[in-house]
Amino acid sequence: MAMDRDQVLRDAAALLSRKSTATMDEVARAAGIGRATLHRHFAGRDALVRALEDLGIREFEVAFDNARLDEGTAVEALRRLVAEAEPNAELLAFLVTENQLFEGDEVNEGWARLDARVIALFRRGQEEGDIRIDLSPAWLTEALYGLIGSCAWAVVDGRVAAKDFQYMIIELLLGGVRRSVEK
Amino acid sequence: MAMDRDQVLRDAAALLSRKSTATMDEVARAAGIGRATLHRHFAGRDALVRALEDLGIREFEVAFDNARLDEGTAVEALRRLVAEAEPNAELLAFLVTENQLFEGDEVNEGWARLDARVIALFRRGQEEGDIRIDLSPAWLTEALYGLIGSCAWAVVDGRVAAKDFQYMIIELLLGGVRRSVEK
DNA sequence: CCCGAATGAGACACCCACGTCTCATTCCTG
DNA sequence: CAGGAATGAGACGTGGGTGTCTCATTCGGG
Repeated sequence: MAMDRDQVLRDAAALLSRKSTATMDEVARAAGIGRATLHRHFAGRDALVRALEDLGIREFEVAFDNARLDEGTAVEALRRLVAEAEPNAELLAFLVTENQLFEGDEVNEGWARLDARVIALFRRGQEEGDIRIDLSPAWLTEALYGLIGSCAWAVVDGRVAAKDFQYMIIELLLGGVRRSVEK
Repeated sequence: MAMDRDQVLRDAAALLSRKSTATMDEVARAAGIGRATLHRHFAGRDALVRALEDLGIREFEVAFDNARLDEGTAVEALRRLVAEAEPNAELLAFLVTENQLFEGDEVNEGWARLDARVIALFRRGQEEGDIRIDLSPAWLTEALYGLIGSCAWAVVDGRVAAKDFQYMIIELLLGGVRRSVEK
């Protein structure tokens, strides 16, 4: 039964996150199905990537919901956000680099929705005095994505321990590298 | 005459940094030469990417030299480093994502040399008390690359003003997003 | 148990980019 | 100015991945 289109998608995500040039045949094999069946689910490679994009956006919308970005201070929300994002960090890294390719061809509007939520979070933090105002929310959003992606790769490559994922990102993002003088 | 093999390389870098899937034909056109001539300079696409890798490594080694990573405090050196890296930020972004593809096939050892220098810088900062010790130098190095790459993309996409490049990276990296309480 | 739907394996043609080659033209040098 | 080297344009064959199709097999529901 066509039950596990979603499972196929997740297997594809797992593979493509690590090897973005994987063949349709490799994707099919990774998902434990035949190439023909893969094509029955997704018209072509492009459609597969788009579906992956949708999956990623869905996942992150759920993650954002779970992180309750509106509750507590922005800093607290940010901590929750990173924690919720961790399971899909690799997928994010894949999609971000993949998106560089979609030159003009209408980018999925889901990204704009997600961006808006993160930007709003940073802006709220700025208004409440928790976050510095000399760094634009748009840049902070980009930087957040970048750090999550970088850390995901670093974990895959063994340069960062998986258990340190959240700590490394959050601590760097919140406090920077400089050692506080007065603390 | 084969005068501008280096110029060809830079044109290729400029194009491939933005469109990593560009055709050899597009690369040639971007460099203002014929595809045949391009092949006379670089045996194939692979050789081109390798040459680009060498170029990037060379550029960054020069940048690191100019940044005088051993002088002054680590924080000062970091500022100089980001400033020196700016002209080649896009190239770095391209090479970093491209490197994800070179699965096992011996990665250029130049990266290890560069990494070692940055890691040494962070370690020096930690020993001198300027940089916090709860974030590993390896991660800080990855994060630095990630932020440079992210900011380069953000500039290309118009989400960050080019003139803010250094400031955005350095300020975020040094101080984080949190607004100092006592400042 | 039987029948239909879904699947896997493979064959097949297609397309695009690659790499090679040729040839006329341009450019530099002597 | 003449000759040789380098170049650009294009033709050509090739390979690898894609997308479609067929057919035998398996699976699941009636």
